[in-house]
Amino acid sequence: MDIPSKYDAQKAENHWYGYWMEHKYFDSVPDDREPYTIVIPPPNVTGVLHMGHMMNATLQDVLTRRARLMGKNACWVPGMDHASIATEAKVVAKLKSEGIDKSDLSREEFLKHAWEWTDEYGGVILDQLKKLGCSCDWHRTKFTMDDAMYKSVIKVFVDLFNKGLIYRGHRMVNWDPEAQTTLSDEEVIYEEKQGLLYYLSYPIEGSSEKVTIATTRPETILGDTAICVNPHDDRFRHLKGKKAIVPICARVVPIIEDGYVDMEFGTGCLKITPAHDINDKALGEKHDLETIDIFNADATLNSFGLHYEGKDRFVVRKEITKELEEKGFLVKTEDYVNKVGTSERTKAVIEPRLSDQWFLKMEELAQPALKAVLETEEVKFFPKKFDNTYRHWMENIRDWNISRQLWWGQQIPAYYYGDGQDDFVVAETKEEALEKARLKLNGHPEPASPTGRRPRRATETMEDASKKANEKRALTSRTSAVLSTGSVEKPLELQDLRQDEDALDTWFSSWLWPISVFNGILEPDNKEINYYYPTNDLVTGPDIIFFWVARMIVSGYEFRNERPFQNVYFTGLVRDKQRRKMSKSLGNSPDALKLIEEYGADGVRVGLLLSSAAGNDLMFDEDLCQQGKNFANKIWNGFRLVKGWEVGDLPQPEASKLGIAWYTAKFDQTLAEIENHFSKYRISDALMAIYKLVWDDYSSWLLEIIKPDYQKPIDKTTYEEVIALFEQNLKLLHPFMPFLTEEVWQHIAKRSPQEALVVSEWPKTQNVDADLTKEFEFAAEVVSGVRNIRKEKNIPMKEVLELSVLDEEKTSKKWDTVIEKLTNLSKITYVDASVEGALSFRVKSNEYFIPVSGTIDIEAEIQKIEEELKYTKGFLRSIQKKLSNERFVNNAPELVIDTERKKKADAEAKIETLEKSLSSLK
RNA sequence: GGGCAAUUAGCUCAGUUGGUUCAGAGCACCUCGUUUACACCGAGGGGGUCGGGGGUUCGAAUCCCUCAUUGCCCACCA
Repeated sequence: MDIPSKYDAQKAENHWYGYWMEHKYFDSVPDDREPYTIVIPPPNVTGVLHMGHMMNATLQDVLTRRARLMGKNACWVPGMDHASIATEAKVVAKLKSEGIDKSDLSREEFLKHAWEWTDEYGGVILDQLKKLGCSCDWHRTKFTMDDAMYKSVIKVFVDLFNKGLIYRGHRMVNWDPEAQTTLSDEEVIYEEKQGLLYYLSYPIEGSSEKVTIATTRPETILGDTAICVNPHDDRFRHLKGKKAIVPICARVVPIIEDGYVDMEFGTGCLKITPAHDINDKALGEKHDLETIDIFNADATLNSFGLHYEGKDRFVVRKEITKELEEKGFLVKTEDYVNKVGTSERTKAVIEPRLSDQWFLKMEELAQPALKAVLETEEVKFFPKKFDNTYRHWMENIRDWNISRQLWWGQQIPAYYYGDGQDDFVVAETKEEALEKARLKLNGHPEPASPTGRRPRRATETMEDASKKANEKRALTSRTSAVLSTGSVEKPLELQDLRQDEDALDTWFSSWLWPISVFNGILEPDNKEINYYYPTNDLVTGPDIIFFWVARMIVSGYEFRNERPFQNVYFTGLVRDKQRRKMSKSLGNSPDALKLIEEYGADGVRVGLLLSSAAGNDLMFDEDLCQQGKNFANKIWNGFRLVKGWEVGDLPQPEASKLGIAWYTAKFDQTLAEIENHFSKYRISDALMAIYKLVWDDYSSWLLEIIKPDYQKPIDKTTYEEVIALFEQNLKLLHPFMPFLTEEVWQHIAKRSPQEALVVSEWPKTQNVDADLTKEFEFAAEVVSGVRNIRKEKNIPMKEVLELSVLDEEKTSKKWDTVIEKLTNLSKITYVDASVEGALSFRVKSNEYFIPVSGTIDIEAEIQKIEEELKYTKGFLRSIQKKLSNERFVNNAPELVIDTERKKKADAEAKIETLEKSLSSLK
């Protein structure tokens, strides 16, 4: 035989991927077939393939390939995300290593570097997905910064602005001082950190008295604008209306009262720093306090930091503590664990900071999306438990801060023509902006003048306005103030417009992904979007359920008036054996490509899928890939055996005929199970069902049944039938193990490109011949019985045995030929009484005897039977007890009672058999 | 602090409406085997008080209460 005994994965993988690509099997264009669409969760352009991607991609490929086999027009759209903050951080770091500082570059220069970086390093991950076998339509590869994608984002921004859903607000946001940008709440990770609680004493104005407050951040006292106590706190009642003096900066601040203060915590006395704490800000607004921002953008202190100006906040924390101590303001410190917000990307400690940002009102937008998941189930989550998480977030949704102080991303299409708070317009192009600006200034689109208004600090009024707008969802009127001002100096021209410097949050482009990849924003009625949208399945991690999934559902209803996808399959996180999350910093993530090299892409795919029940974390273990590789080899050898047979002009043996019939039934039965698993997205279970079918039923049972004698030919009928069944197996296996199955498929017969496995036909479910599978199960038990006797008595397989049967069960004799072949029997004899001097075993109430040469250990036989008898009697007693319980008989359904009666009868028959053999032995 | 989920064999997990097939699967483990596809294999085997306790029921891994442990999400009292 010239077929090697081991499957060479690498060779097959390179060859067949090329072949598939060459024949464009993965390409999709709209046609008459039913579409099946998946859009990939676009990996970061900065990313490298890790185990999470591998699992996610494998699942998508399984679904896509299966859909393709089912005759659907399968379209898996790949792509990448520009990941503004992560990419910008990498580009900045790279430039820095080359001695270039971002601040020395113009926006255009920086973006040029970013694009160069993208062209050089981007897309690596997509090439790696090809190694895994992913059947994406690569011609459709999209990037969120592509021209059309970019324009889609801008168009959507303008649209939402015109609907009054986007507003500009001066708000407290999460500030990443390292990246010098805003983060959304979702991008902030709270970590427990060991810190100190500082007790500081503040003198009371015009008194020798002092008041002690507790803080974790002593450096922020320079921004204090009040001291707050609980109005019910008797300890501080006498301080009402007095003022305190902030140490070091000697600012005189009011002592206010508010129920917000927890009397139990610390000293019951709270310092208020409205610029640097979200709660303090709220109190500041309520009590009309001054807001003093003491930080620069990089979290060094500004001029309010006095002699600490220019120093980093953490340096200042140390130094100011020392100064406070020296000057007698520090009462004591205590160890204190508090949760500190850090940036998901840069790990920098987040600073709450007031700044001008753009926001998207979410409450109303969220309504259809909420309904779609929880009421109408137009969008279904697998597993369903994520419905709750979704509900909670959606019902408490906050406005989305969509601006980022970054350059890498879609630049916010707001154009300022003056210094006033309202002196801007939002438009898709600068030209349009000019028109709008002129209109806004003059009431007509003719040239007019920019205003000479002074800059105005953002205040609460802006927010109040937006709150009202939020309620009414009315377009905020911003024009009234502008028209009346300014003297005509020169007409407003293009160069007078300044575009907002900020870029949009990355997720503000990815939330359009299922629409924008088909250009459904720019051309809402194009052929592609009409055909492919809504997509079918989304496979992603639960960690981005808010970032991405929820927002896509929102945008789907807002911009298409339709769900973006029907089903969302949430994968688990890939963890290592110690249950640690796989991460680069821990170094516990294996090199994906090395794994593929070692175990083969199919092996890795199987390994990943085998224990990845939806929503459960996957404890990744290389042993699983080994199991996958072993399975590949098993299939390979199953093929090798059959292929090695010589076909002769012979009649079909009865055993082969039966074996084929049984396996056909078993296949149909398993196929039904597999379909059921797929319908519930239980991909792992589907694979396991096929695994057992192929390994146990096909290889261990069927092939052994039909295997011709050594070096003898096989009859043509059996050969052709078993090949046909094997081909059916390959079809079921293909989505999971595409390379191996295609390789074997093409080895079996010469195939034209149209006949490739990748585009063959998924088997259809049939009615299952349940009698056949039941009969076989009985026969298989007899086979096991004989094998057990051989094992116990050390009788080699080579030695031919005889089997006698006391057939109480009246079994079908047709299986005898199968039993004989699998256990090397000369013949099966039917007898009326126990056979003496034979070893015996029982299946149900049948008793089987094997005469053996030499003496039989009668005592051992008796003991064996007595043990079986004891067990069966115990079993019978429990059933009798149940059946004699009147309440059981009266209350239980008829079916259950019948079953118990049947069990009773079976047990009684078995006991009779056992007792008979016992007496004959004695 | 609030919410959700989980706890079943050494490991990873199934177990749908309480009742046939309810105590299962895969891996690992043990024994035997150079049988002519595969040792990346074959045949056979052991292994669980279903987290603890209580309750409902004729009957509970399954429903209820309670405790314990673990994980996740949300909130962020200085």
